[in-house]
Amino acid sequence: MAQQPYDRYYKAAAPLPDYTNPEIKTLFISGLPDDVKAREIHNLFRHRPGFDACQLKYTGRGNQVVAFATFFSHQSAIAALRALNGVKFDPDTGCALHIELARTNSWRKRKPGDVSASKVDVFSSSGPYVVIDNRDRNNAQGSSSDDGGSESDDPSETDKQDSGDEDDVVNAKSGGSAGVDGAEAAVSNQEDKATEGNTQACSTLFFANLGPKCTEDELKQVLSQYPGFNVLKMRGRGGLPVAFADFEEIEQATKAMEELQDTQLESSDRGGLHIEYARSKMRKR
DNA sequence: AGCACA
Repeated sequence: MAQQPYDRYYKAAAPLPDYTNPEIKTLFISGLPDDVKAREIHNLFRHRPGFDACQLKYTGRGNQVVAFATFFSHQSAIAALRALNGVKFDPDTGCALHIELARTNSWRKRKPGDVSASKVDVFSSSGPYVVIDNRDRNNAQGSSSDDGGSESDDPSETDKQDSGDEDDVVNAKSGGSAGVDGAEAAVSNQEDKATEGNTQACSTLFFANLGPKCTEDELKQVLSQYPGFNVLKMRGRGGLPVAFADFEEIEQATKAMEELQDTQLESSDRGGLHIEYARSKMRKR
């Protein structure tokens, strides 16, 4: 009851989040509806370049839910932040995602044989995401919670939250290494056939549906995450900007197009990016 | 749907 006023003071007094700390590869996500599923968070980030793993956390404060998403680099974390921050997550309530750099990175896999970690708040190697439920600890009155009294320090229990797998899990690697490079295997055989519209594959991409206040810097920042990215050029075209991005290789352009298609730039006041192969390759200078 | 630079 009396927590709200404290929260407000806290926020006013807290230092601004440090967006420049290159150590941080983890994003903190709030503004989520309380019925959000870990699978939704995973699907939100799984196409982001450099994405590693995520976790959903029931804070135990009412029905508050937050999430963490960890990337392989600070740069890719920033790119995802910029692309997804402010995106309306639930059209019904209109609540928008609020994303910032986390204060500390999420832990990776538990070291074998190390039992020193007291609770479950570590990534287990069993799946793409993890759920941390603090609700019963703080005696949350909220959503039922079929606890059954298992305070489990057993990581194999972590899939109990949503075993409904309409999620297309492509790579079922067990106890393996990172799960990023395997997933693209099925997508990478389109050297010469067009994948978008009826345009022909080209190592230059055409970007449309940009907001009026989209800047060259913003796009550059996103594109520089992609291997082979060369040059960006923006054109005014009577109001709405469009852009051309040149890559070394067609496959690299294709990869960037597929991963960035429909994503929201922070500057955008409309739908997500629309990307096609350009009709002709950017002339070399 | 909107594709420039030479």
